[in-house]
Amino acid sequence: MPRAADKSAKGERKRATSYDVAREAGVSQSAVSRVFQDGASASKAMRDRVMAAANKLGYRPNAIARGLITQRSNMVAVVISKLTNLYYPEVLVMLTQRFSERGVRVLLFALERESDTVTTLDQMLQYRVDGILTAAMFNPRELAALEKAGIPVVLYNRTAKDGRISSVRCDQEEGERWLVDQLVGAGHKSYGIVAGPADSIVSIERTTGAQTELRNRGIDDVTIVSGDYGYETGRVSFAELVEKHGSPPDAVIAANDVMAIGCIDEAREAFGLNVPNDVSIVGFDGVGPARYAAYDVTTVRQPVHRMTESAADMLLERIENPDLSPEKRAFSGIPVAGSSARLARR
Amino acid sequence: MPRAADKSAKGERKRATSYDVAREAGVSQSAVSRVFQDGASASKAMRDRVMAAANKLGYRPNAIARGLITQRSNMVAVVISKLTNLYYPEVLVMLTQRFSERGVRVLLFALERESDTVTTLDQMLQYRVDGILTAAMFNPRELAALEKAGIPVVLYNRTAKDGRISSVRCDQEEGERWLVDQLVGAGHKSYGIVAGPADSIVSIERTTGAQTELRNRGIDDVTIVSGDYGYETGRVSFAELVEKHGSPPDAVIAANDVMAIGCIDEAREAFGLNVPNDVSIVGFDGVGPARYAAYDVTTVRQPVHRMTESAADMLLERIENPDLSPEKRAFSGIPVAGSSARLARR
DNA sequence: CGTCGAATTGCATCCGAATGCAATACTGCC
DNA sequence: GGCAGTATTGCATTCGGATGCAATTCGACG
Repeated sequence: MPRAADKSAKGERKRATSYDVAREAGVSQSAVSRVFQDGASASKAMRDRVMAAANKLGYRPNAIARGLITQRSNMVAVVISKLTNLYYPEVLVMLTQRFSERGVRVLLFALERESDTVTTLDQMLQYRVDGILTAAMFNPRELAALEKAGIPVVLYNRTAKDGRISSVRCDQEEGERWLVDQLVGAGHKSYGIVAGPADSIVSIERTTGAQTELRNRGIDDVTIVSGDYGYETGRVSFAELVEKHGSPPDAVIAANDVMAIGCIDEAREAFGLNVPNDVSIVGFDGVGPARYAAYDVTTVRQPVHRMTESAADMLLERIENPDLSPEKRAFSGIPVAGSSARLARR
Repeated sequence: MPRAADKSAKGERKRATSYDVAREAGVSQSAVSRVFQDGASASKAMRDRVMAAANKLGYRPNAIARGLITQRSNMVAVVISKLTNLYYPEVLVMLTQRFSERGVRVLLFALERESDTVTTLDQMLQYRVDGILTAAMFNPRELAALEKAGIPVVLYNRTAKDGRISSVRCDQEEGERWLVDQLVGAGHKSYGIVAGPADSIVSIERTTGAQTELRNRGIDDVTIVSGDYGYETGRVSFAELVEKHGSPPDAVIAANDVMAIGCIDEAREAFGLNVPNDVSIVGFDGVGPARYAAYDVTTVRQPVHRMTESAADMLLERIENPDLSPEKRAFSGIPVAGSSARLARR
């Protein structure tokens, strides 16, 4: 019977605004605004009155309105492509937490394939993100548009041809060099390479890195097939390698750990081979399953934690100071000598 | 020398607004606004003029400003807790894509532990998200605040005590019942259970589900330990089980696949046991590694695809129509009879 | 060619918070 | 007590697009 005019019947309670709080506290709207800012000038008494009113009304500053006037959305876009690569989930969480600590929210974009970036770009621009951290490659035209719009971009595990874009990456070539050195040093003569999807920069870097080093070491018995980073294609790829090569190669270099695991299973199950006595198999990434006792994959682990922190910080710096020059950081991978391959030393 | 007044020197080009486009096209701002809406009335001629001007200036409607006036941010919050559970990355990508198709953006929040939700809640409210999809539990007070604010919430794989909140979940109890039935039917007498973290609802449901069914089947030789969903604790937990029980139990029921894999490795490596002849081990989730040949885990697979689509759609419906009553959907898991356990039939 | 109704278009206002500037209150000091 | 100097506070305006309403144009038809 009382409170008849209360609109809560329809559950349609309008959220309190700074004006509501101002009226409640008997002060001006600007005062409320100032109380909810860091460096703004407001007396103790004012703070107390306003906070009391705000709590009473359940007031929360509207980040949308704030973003409109300050020209800062405090949101960054994080772009990932399909995660068959088991390794990205960690990246995502670490990034999000890092940004969160710095008061920045993450707008997530998931691409079906690494190539379709068109609508995504449009959306990111519409939402006026302050910066972009991407694990998918944008084409030069898109990158130019972003630069023109003054939106800083940091590439994760890929680099742009022109030097204008900042990036954080794991030095895949160096990692492959280590793997190849170990394998060659241990006397393997014939090699199989399992590449990733054709549009994956990471796969290209790893694969050509391995090929180059093999060539440098004077080895030309190299067979190449490719998969999609998934377990099943790892298995299929191993079979394909055997067929193409005529017999199992001495060593297989997979573009990631998951495919390496697929190769191991196929070698054991379908071909009855002993790993590593009959065939050595190596991967890349250092994901969780690579450590499982049944595989114990020899691999190169990406220093994910340092890489994500570095990437987030680099982006935040450029948001604060847009004139900062581009920077490319390459992190060395961590060699992991597992028992899936015979190695040169140690 | 020409274009001296161009501000592009500092790279500080201001983005074009609807007023700029209007001026360029010689029409009113409202006209521009209408051209960029779906159901608005605008003649062909108007559309063409405006679009031409917009393209020339590289105009993109400002989603922030739009959100302010329409009271719709077109963003939903997706909340996840730490992803040791290998299984969430897929969920995240599927959700994001689903929302994306529907024109809704995803604001990602990653909790360190499932418990700390306070600041997250605050942020979600500040950003005026239209809805919340969470795989972490909010406490009743928080849920009440959200309901009061009129923000629809859908819980992913957990349910609230009071029936007011919508949820989508996999029927963990039913899954555990199947697993236990199979194990009991195959004649296993003593059981070990490896639970997950204490604050994980999912773990609680699975663990008590298994316990209940074991009790119903008249079995009381049950030993319980707990881990954190990770591989390492799977290994440790198996050893603990053996110690607590005095000998390896006939069967081990792990709260997820990753820990089941840890148990398998520990049983084989540390205790020289044959899986499944000496000990049967089952998990839950149906994650990728469970299918690896070395493990081939008997498990219950969550129908992730249907669950995520259902959850996204349910949330979107409630955003469109806030008065829709809460709904709880439970999906049956898909039994996967692997070779890590001796089973009753088939 | 005139008339009526529907489709377009423009005007003015609103969303909610931030901020430059001016007015006012307070502080310390002689 | 008076005064300069600083700290608070309020006023008015701004950000960029959406939308109700009124004005205008267009089309069809008799």
